[in-house]
Amino acid sequence: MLDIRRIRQDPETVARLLAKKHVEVDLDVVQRLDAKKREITLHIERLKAQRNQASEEVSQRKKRGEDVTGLIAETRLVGEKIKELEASLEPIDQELQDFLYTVPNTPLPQVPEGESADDNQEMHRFGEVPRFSFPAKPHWELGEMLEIIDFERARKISGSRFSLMRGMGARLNRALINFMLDHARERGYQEVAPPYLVNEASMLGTGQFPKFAEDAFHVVPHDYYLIPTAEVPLTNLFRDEIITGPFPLKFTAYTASFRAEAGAAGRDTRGLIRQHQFDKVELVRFEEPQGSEAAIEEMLRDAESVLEELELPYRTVMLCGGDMGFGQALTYDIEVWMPSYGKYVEISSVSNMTDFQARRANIRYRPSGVKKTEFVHTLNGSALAVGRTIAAILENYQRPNGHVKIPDVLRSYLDDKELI
RNA sequence: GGAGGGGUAGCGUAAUUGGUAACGCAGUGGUCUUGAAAACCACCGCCUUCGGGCUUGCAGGUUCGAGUCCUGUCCCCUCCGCCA
Repeated sequence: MLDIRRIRQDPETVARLLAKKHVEVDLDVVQRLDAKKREITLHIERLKAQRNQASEEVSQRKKRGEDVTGLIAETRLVGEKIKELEASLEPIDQELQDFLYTVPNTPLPQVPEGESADDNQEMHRFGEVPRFSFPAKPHWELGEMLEIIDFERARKISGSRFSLMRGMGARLNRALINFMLDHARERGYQEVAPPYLVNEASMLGTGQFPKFAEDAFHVVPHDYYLIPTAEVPLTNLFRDEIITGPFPLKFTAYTASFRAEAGAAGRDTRGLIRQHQFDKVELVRFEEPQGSEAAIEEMLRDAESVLEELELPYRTVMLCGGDMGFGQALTYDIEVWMPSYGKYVEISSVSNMTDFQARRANIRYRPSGVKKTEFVHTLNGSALAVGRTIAAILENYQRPNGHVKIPDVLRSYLDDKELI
């Protein structure tokens, strides 16, 4: 959520920044509602002051045994007027609130102009793209041949866009989770095992709601939502709290993630790339505002180094305005080389949300030496998406006979085995 | 799921027939001190257009006025049932 005062004071700048995200927002509506709200609120508060004073007087005069029927009747009218005004304020406030919840975050100045992924700015590359002297296979074929991934049975058990892993596949999955969690812990992130089902307030706090409700799985009779990412429970750790630091506060969690993938019909239908359920190790940080720009660089390195240790080729891009998400102020995508796609595929997204989520979720801190509270900055990033990492390992490490070499760094998690 | 009890500042506790949220501890600043402790003083929920407004889990209702009365709801505890 944007600071209403920013819109009030400088709507042109806000509109220009949102235009960079290729979003058009009618800020006149916001300003009109805001002005109306403030006018009515002022009026209500004056009447309340009057009523509070009158009530106090009733109390005093009653103690002295005086007659107060006239004063009470008079004050009743003030109360009725307050009720009237509050009734008129309610729909205005609701409309303003609803509107503000749908306005995206503004991008930081360094975000490149552009409207699609084609306009993203490449930052750097790592590793050599493998060249195979034999016909390389896509990971879904390798996975089925090696009997470590079973798409058909997952379809029977659940439906399309589900998969299951067996034997060395399941072990590789678990090895990656452990490796990634250990890696994050070594870098100072506290491990968390959060709930997978969250309430509506949590989804609103991180920005999934109200705009992207159709992407979430809703557990209807109980009114819970399956988390689309561990970012949701982790960022909501401190919802409605004033945190005392010391900053940065860094957390990591392995969770399954659930996405309806509405609007992705027909895309990435084969393999592990786009599933309704996938495993992911997530990083979340809470920072003082002045620390968030350095923090995202550090966090990017935290994620990139996972791929470097796995010796998987990747490139890092800074997303252009038009390709960025709703709540992000700055986003780096890390894309791993996927031979079956013949291109780099997103495996991690690292973002600075600035104070956007903190305002929605009301997460504040007290800057040292200052009495007033301020909103923290939140950041999040995947380190990494496990299914896509498995796909990348299978494809990049495949041998002519269909077997797959296990990356060195995972061997200790897999009884020192060398091959799958 | 059922029955009972409870939710007041970080923690622990108050508040007359409904009368406008109090106290202790902890914390912060200061005085004193070589320094510290102790003692003493002040501050010690949120917002504010600085007039004031809001705040007893949350949302409503009754009332001039609600921690207190009423309705709904969430959470916690105890017991029972069920359950990995």
